[in-house]
Amino acid sequence: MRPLFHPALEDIKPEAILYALSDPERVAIFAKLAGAGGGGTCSALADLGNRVIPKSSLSNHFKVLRESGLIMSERQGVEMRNQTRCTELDERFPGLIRAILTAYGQLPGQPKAN
Amino acid sequence: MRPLFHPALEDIKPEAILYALSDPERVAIFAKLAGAGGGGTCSALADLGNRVIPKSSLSNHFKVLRESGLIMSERQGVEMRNQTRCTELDERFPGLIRAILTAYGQLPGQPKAN
DNA sequence: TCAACAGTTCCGAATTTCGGAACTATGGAA
DNA sequence: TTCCATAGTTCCGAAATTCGGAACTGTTGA
Repeated sequence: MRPLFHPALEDIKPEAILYALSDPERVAIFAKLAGAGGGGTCSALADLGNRVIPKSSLSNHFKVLRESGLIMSERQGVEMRNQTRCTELDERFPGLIRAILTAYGQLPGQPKAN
Repeated sequence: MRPLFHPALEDIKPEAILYALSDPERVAIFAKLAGAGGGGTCSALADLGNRVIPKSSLSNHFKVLRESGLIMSERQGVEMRNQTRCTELDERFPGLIRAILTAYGQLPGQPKAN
């Protein structure tokens, strides 16, 4: 297993962010992670209610989120702890993440807009 | 040529917006249109400096922008007049478009962030 | 040493994107 | 009218991407 790649803050590309968050499943995962404060594991974040996401797809979702710069993942024992990079991101792209989550109606503790 | 489809405001999906704007070429076109006030034609918006975009790709870009709800297109004589739906969009997804254009450093009259 | 678990990688099938060539619609000129 | 030029769309095959099952890797606990 090669080490996980995380882009440096200044290397994060807006197109990668938008692409990553143009998939509702990934948004749901990311929003859940943003809401859940601490680091959720992959499988804990996987339950989106409506569908069983195959492990490999899930792994790929996390990879896309990670490599776009949206999350940080770190192995801790047998599982993976994930956390958002929201604070950093907001410095680089002010208001972006919040506006996106709001658009999806996924901002923690907010009524669904969609 | 079938008539052009434009989604109603309430049918616009955030995922479609993000997907459409996850392509730098489309962003460049959209930003140019947003900057250029009035309705630019397809070919007028096509010149992004760095690359000759094939007509068919260009047509497809406009289709993606149109069907995601980002722009309105209307035939006027031999050409196509396009305009952004920024005002409507900002009502439905407050701050979203601006945050995205800012992230790309494409907000009219702003230094490049990327 | 082994089994179980969390997640990754591999790889073939299905889907999507890209772009050249042919086509369509409109307006102006002869 | 007919013909031509212009602006854009559609078609369709090739290339690239995505999806997901199966096999694999790394870690912990028995």
